Amino acid sequence: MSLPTKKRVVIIEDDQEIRESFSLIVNSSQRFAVVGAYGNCEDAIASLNRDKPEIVLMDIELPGMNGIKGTQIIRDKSNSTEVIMVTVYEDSDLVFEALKAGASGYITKSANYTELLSALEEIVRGGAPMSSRIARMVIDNYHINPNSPLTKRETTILQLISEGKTYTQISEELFISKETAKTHIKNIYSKLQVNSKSEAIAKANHDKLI
Amino acid sequence: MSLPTKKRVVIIEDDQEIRESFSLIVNSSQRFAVVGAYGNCEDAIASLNRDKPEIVLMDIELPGMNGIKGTQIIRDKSNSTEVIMVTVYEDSDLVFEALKAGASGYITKSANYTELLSALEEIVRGGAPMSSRIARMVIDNYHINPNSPLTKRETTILQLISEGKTYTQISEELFISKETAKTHIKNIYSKLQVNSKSEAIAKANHDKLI
DNA sequence: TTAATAATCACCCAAACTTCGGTATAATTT
DNA sequence: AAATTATACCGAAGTTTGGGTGATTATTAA
Repeated sequence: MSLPTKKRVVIIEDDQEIRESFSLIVNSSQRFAVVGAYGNCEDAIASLNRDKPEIVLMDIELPGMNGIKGTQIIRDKSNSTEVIMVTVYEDSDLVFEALKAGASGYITKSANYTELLSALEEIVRGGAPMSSRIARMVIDNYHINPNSPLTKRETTILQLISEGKTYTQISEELFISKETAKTHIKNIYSKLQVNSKSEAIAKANHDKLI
Repeated sequence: MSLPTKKRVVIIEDDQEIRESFSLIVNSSQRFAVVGAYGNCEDAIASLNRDKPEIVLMDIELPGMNGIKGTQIIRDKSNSTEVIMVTVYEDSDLVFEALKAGASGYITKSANYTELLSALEEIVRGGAPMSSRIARMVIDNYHINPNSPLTKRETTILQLISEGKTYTQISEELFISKETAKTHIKNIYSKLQVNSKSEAIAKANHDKLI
């Protein structure tokens, strides 16, 4: 019988030392093989069709195109390729940008032999490797802000607005008059300092009010 | 010197056998102590001020109030209490509802001795314990749907709509006429089968189009 | 390489909806 | 008692939406 095919891994990392060290670690495994190691996204993307990686280990800070943009492009060109961000930063905004760009994991550069390989294994198993801190960041991102300036009723109405309901629909759903709904919405706008439904939704999402 | 104070744990689980088994496991640890074990949320909430739990292990399916609603109320009354959902289901919608309700972890009932205790340890460390499958669900929830029916331009415009921009602002930002923006938006509405900005945002978020 | 299709841009009009600026009362909470 | 919350109404001004029409520029397929 033949050995199971090794998963094809591409490494994008501008620091040559780290790149080579990661390559050694990945290649040391029976389950993975580095099919490309690049110092920037541009080169990696140019070789994408030849490399056909199942997994990409991606640095964020890179000369030229950064890792977020690179992730976006790679995922756009090859949807089945899974990207794991490997970075020194655990900065909140960067994490979410990377996830939105299509990353499926987020580990730090301090990752040792075991951590790196188990992240790869985790991806293959259909999981999403990430550090405790990142996991918590991601989970907390779902939590509603307990310091909302809105009253219970206003929050309910904002919720309905975010579901795309009109004044009339809101008033019907809550058994209040259209004018009352209007008043509540005016108060919401004034508290959030916005002046349209969409702006209110944007602010509500950003500040986790709903 | 005195021993470090044990973390106060409350268990809410209607199956008496599981409840007692979990209690034994938690109490076996030097770091945790079960201060209350209930078969429903109502009783647990009534005793909340006396129990003052740092951590709640919460079942989802419960007689009376379900675990999602219970989580909401507990988090509302005691914001510093961390809730870990313990359930047989890994159903996508339930997971996200639980997270939105304020849960910080999500493990399955099949959790053994080690898994349960390490989930508790993880919470104390400020992490967010969850299974591979859940982690992946959560991460995938950030990913944009590659099968969007919208063109690139339409997606850009939908993005601006979701940021609360008006027709005028969108046209200025993209250097196109207001009428053109309007045309794009009409096309977006027709593709998404909606007829207002807020509805489009709701659909876009739900279907991960932006 | 042409033909067809998709994407982007632009304008008009009328109807509908939303927003802003007021005013006001009852119920609840502090 | 005072403050907050939830309820309700009016009218004017502004924005959005629906239904058309049509042109120019990619992009794709035959």
